Amino acid sequence: MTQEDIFKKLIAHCKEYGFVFPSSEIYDGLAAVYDYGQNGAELKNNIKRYWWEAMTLLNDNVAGIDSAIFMHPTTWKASGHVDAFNDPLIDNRDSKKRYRADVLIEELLAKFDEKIEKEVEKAAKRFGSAFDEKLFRETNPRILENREKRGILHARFAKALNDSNLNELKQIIVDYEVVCPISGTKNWTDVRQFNLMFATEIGSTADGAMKIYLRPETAQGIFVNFLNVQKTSRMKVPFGIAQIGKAFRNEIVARQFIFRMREFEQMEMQFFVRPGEEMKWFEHWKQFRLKWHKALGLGDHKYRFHDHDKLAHYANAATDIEFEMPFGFKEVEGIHSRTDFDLSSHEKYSGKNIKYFDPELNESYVPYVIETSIGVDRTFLSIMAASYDEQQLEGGDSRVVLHLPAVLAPVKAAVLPLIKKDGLPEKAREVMNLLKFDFKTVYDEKDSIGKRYRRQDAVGTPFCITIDHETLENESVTIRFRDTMQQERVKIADLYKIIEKEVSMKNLLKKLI
RNA sequence: GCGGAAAUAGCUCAGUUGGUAGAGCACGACCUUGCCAAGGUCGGGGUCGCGGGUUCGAGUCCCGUUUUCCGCUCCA
Repeated sequence: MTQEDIFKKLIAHCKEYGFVFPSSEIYDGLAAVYDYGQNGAELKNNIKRYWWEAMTLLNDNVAGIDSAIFMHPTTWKASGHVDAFNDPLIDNRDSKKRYRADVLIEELLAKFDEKIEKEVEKAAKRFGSAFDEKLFRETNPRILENREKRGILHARFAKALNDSNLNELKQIIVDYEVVCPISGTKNWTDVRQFNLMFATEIGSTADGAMKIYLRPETAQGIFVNFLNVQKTSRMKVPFGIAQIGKAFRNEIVARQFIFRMREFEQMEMQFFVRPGEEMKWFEHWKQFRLKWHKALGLGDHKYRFHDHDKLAHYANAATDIEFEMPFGFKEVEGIHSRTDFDLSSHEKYSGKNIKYFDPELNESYVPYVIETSIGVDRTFLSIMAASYDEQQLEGGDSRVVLHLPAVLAPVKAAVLPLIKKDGLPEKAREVMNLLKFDFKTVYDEKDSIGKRYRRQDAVGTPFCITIDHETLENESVTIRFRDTMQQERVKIADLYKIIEKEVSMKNLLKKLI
C-alpha cells in the first residue's frame, strides 16, 4: 500500500470514528475548513494541555495569556502583514504555472545587474592589473546604458507597487517580454491580488465601520501585551509569553486535509532576551521543543530540523521542526529569531515606548525575541498519522488500531460487561462510576466482546476493563492492553493506579527535564 | 484561480445500448452466544452533489455549478 493510500484511509478513519469532519458537510462542505468531532476534540484538547503545561509549568519564566482575535488594524501594518500578505499573482496559461508578478519583475532587474557585472568581468580580464573598476563602472557606455534601463524599470516597478496597480505590473511583464521558464511562452493571465488576511468590519453603522482583520498569527497579541505582562508579572528578561489560539489565512491553495486550513490553531511562545544573546536562546528553545515532540514516543527518526535559507522579513535565524507525514517531511513547528523587529515596529507605529529597563545592565533596550510557533492541527495530524496501524493478526485476522500516546488518547478506558445479563451491566456501571472522575471512560455492552475490543482499538483507547461473573465474586476484573492485546486479572481497587501510571501528564512532562 | 479525476444509504461500492434505486458492512429492536469483530428474525435510512436541457421517460446523454482529491504558490 502506498503512502497516499494510507493517507486516504487515515482521512476516512478520522471521519468514521468522530475525529475530524468536513465543515458544514450537509451543505457540501467548505473548502479547507474542518470540524473536530467527539474524539478529535478530546485529542486536540490533550495536545494543547501538554503544550501549555510543558511551557508554563516547567518554565517558571513563561506566562500564558489569551488575547483577542480582533486587533487594531495598525497592528498588521506594524507587523508587516498588510504588505507581505498581499501577493500579486500571475498564471502562465500554457504551463499552468503560477508566479508572483513582483518576483518575475525582480528577476528582470537582476538580469540588468548580471549584464553589468559581466561587462566588468570581461574588462577586468582584458586590462589585468591596470584595470580601474570604479572608473570603468562610471564611464563604460554599455554599463551606463544598462544602468539607465534598469533605473527606468525600477522606477516603473516601484510606482506600480506603491499604487497597487495590477494592470501596470502586467504591462511591465508584457513590455519586457517575460517568458515562462517552463512553457517558454508569453501567454499570461491578468495579475490578481491575493490578500491572505480575512477582513471584516467592526461597528454597526456603515459610515462608522472600521475595516479590521482576523489575525493571521497569534504572535502579535503577545507583542502588543509585552509591557502589560512584563509589568504586572514583574518578570525580568529573559522571559516568555505563551498563547494558544485560532488564526486565519485566506490561502490560495489549502490542501492536504487538516495540514493547511483557512482557520487553524497555533500554540506560540515569544521569548524576550537581551540583544546579542538571541542565538544562545534560539539554540535552547530548538532543543527543548524537539524534546517535547520526541517525548510523545512516535519515533525519533520521524523528526528533523530544517534550517531556512531565505528568511522572513522579521527574522535573523529560523528553523523548522519537520515531521514525516504520509506525504513527506513537513513543517509542524517553526522556531524563529525575530530580532527586535516586532517590538520596534510597534513602538514606531504606536508612538509608545516599548523598552525594557534592565536593572542588571542599568540600561533600557528593546528586547530581542525567540519565537516557537507550533500548529495544533498539524501536531494532531502527525500524531494520527504515526498512530494509525492496520495490523495482521495470527489466524488471518486483522485490526485497525491507533497507537496514540496514552496521555493524549480521547478515551482512557472502556468498561465492558462480558454479557448483558446476570447483573454484569450494573456492576460495570459501578466500576465506571469509580473511574469517571479521573479518566474519560466509556461503557459498551453491544455485540460480542471481541468486537467491542476492536471498536476501542480503532479510537486508540489504551485500556479495556471487562466485567465477568468472577467480578461479582471477588471484585476482580480483566484489564486488556490496546497495543499488546494481553489481558491481566486485577482488583477493582487497583484500577486507578494502573491507569494513572500510563495516562499521567506528569510522567510525560518529567521526560522533558 | 488554472488544469486533471471524482461525487449513488453512515462506510465501501454495483447499477447493461436511457425503462419502477441495489448489495455487503454499519445502525436500531428482540432472541441466541459469551474473552478478541461479522449467528437468527424484524426494522430505519437515498428527491443518485445541486440547477438547467434533450426525451414519452435521465442515476445513466448534454450544458452549467458546487464540493472533494491530485499538480502549480505560501506557511503553522
